[in-house]
Amino acid sequence: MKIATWNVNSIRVRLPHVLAWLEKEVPDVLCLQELKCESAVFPRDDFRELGYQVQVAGQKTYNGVALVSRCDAEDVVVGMPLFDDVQQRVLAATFQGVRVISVYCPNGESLTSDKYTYKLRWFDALHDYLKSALSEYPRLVVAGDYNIAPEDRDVHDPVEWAGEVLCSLPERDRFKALLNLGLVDGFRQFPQEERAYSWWHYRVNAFKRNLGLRIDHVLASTALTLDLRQCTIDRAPRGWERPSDHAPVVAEFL
DNA sequence: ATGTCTCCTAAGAGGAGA
Repeated sequence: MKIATWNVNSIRVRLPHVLAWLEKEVPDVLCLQELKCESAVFPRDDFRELGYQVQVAGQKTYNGVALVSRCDAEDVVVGMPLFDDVQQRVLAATFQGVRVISVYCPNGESLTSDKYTYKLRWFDALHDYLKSALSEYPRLVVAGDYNIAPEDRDVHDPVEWAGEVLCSLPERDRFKALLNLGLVDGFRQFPQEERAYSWWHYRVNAFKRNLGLRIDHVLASTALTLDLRQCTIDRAPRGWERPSDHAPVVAEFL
């Protein structure tokens, strides 16, 4: 089972990229983030023509997550039931016995921003939500844009980014707390090239110079990690014309 | 180095968010 995640930064703008990528990579489930469109106007028909079903939690202008799949989605849950939030950032469903959650974690803006305190509160809520999800679904994947670079090796210039948003200690502690629940960073289960990132700023030719961060992650429960065969970042779409600033992350399970 | 991209409001640029 091939499960991928991709922050597309507007599904309407990125639709040709996403469709082309689906045809090429043929994942079983694709978690999408930053749709920036309401559920009612999500381009479902284009996906249906490729044989994909779509579950959407969208909203106008900001945020928005989806689950695109070749098989039926069961037990679809929008958001975190115990965390009231107008921002659409979480969507869960079960595919062939595997629980998959698409997450678009808050960016935080800066350490002094109200958005940063919201980010930390949001991660505390995610921690509790995933704790209960793990007890209900031992075979669990949580994939998305975490907006956290877990370690210095996930940052192109750890000195420049030290203590900044996406890299700060409170954020990294929250990420570790998720792993402590019994989740595994799929990417780090395998030998990887150095300087492997999933996001590059649009500015300063960041992609060509590989000035990036690894902030998109596929976390898997320990039980499911036994079946994990590969986890890679597909840099190719980031080099296409008018790209998202994020690259897809792909995990292959038995 | 306020640099790039997307979307909104509202009628032309400018702000928000990332």
